Amino acid sequence: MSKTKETSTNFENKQLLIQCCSEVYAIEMISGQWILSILYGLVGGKLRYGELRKRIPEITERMLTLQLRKLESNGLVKRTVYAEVPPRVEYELTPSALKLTPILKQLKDWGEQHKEVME
Amino acid sequence: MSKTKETSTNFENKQLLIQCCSEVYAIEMISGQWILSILYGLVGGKLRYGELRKRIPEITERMLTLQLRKLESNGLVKRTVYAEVPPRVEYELTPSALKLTPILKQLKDWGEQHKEVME
DNA sequence: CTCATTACTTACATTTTTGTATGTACCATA
DNA sequence: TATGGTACATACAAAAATGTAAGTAATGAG
Repeated sequence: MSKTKETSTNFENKQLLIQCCSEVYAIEMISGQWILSILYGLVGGKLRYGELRKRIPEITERMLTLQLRKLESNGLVKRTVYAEVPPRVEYELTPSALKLTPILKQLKDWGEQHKEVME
Repeated sequence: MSKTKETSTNFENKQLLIQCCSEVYAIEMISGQWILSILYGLVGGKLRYGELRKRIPEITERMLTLQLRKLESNGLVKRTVYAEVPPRVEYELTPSALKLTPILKQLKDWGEQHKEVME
């Protein structure tokens, strides 16, 4: 009982943190081993599942699916299923995700500067 | 043997990804449950360990220490130890971390907009 | 000698994330 | 009937992140 309670309290704290603090919220959305690779894969336009997989050779199907679902439920990626056989599913960035890309560019620039400072 | 090799390969892939891709590098630096809370805690100026802890009531000492070490080794926080008893240790943001804060602000703004889009 | 203060460290447990391997549904084609 | 292509799902395992609880070193105050 106390175990369960503590755990749920921790979880609630985390949720609270994510909700109340928009930076945390934003970073939650772009964190995850493969999220950025997928976002960058889709910057050029919509891609099918298999095409995306080819662009990120190291990713496993399981991880690609999981991360795409996360991106979809977070409103960064739109998923379109065509009722065909074999199935065809296309993924594309949402307008909101497109607005995020210049900020990622800045993060990238900062990262490069910071690397030099650090050497 | 094959286990070990695969594991080390995965790790090397991750390291490679972090090294070659500055966005990933940057996001690695700011990801972690408490990293942002700590950065924001220090935006106002240097703080002692105990003061920082008071500003982030939910954090445990272990986590605060771990994350501060990560921030320090990543060059985002400077740690100064005074040879006193009881010990006094002060933490402050590096110039590089200060340059990061406007980008975090943008992430925050994006997060807020995105929340509204999502509701 | 005992206690308080500060900034930790250490051992261990739990939770979350990521990886591996295999299976599935659909139907057209051979 | 068997095979192939596509986009997954599922069970299980390993690794990484986070949490809990307790201990430590140094020394000045009482």
